[in-house]
Amino acid sequence: MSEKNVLSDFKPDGHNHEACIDTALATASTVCRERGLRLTPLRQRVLELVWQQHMPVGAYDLLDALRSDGRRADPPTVYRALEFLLENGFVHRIESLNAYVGCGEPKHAHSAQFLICGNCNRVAELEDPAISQIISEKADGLGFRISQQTIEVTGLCGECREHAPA
Amino acid sequence: MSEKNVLSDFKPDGHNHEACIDTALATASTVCRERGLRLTPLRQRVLELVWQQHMPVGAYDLLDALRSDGRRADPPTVYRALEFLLENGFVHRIESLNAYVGCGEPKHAHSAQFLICGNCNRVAELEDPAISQIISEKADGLGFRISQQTIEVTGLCGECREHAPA
DNA sequence: TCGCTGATGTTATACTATAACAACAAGGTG
DNA sequence: CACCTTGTTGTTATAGTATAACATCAGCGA
Repeated sequence: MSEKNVLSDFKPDGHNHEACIDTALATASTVCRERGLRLTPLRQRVLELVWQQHMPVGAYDLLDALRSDGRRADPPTVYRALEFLLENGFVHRIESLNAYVGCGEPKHAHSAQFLICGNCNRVAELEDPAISQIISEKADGLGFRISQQTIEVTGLCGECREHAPA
Repeated sequence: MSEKNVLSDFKPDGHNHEACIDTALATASTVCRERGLRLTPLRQRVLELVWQQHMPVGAYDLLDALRSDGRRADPPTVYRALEFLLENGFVHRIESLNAYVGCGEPKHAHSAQFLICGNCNRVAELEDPAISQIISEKADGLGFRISQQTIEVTGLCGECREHAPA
């Protein structure tokens, strides 16, 4: 039961990361086709860059990467691509880091929770109804109508906890 | 029971806001005396400015306000004051807004949750153990050791929901 | 072909935050 | 009192994040 609500766990160093990227791009392609969205080469490339690691990446890092591609790029280029990817659920924004991370489950809208390791910077994405629901209940009790939940938890992932104890 | 975990509810327009400010400043003064912290005039003034409304305020708004006082001020002035106030629990930072809000209960460290009205911008601060605990449990289950929780919920407060329905 | 729409290019600027060093104030110690 | 230490504030400069505004271009349907 413990894994059921984990959309994306902390990935070990040795995992097949090419597969992660491929899956993310394939899913995005499928979803865009289904919804009539245009996954342009730029948007696809930015999504691929976001998925280069399982950790949040800053907009200006993406910008540098686009320039490394040889492409002329300025801030609006990457921010507009991110806007598209955010709106359609392909990436999430980590507010506490001003950074962006690939979404582990872009096929449906969801309220996610993030565990962010302060040591290795990797991120796990949860979609735990119990968390969302209790927050919704408390908000309801105060007459508050929720439109968005931002839940970001920082700390140490299991691996880093072992290597950097106490 | 519904009010028990609310450190600071949405304040109606007509409330005695002078009392809010006075209480916040008096509490800060007491806490600083107890802990051997120096609540300098600058820090006290920044805290007072943060408490001018029950909504998050940006660092540069505080900077402008300090300048309106006739004080010479530059960004580090306000950021250092905020750093002191944050470290010692007198204000909270709202990550999703890059803004700061007075803490409703600075006498003890706590993990707070914020409800942020997107219409009137007012903020309610909760300290709900049920929310903290369920997140802690889920994190524990993944081997994650929490150091900080950022929980910011945006939506419409009860009052705005009535006036701007649907 | 024309005109519409959405995407991208391009320039400029706004907003948020910190680094680094100087000056100063207060308290302790010789 | 002189001196030093520590913490706070002053000051200049710069880093980092994001958007406004307008130009251009590509694709598609009338």
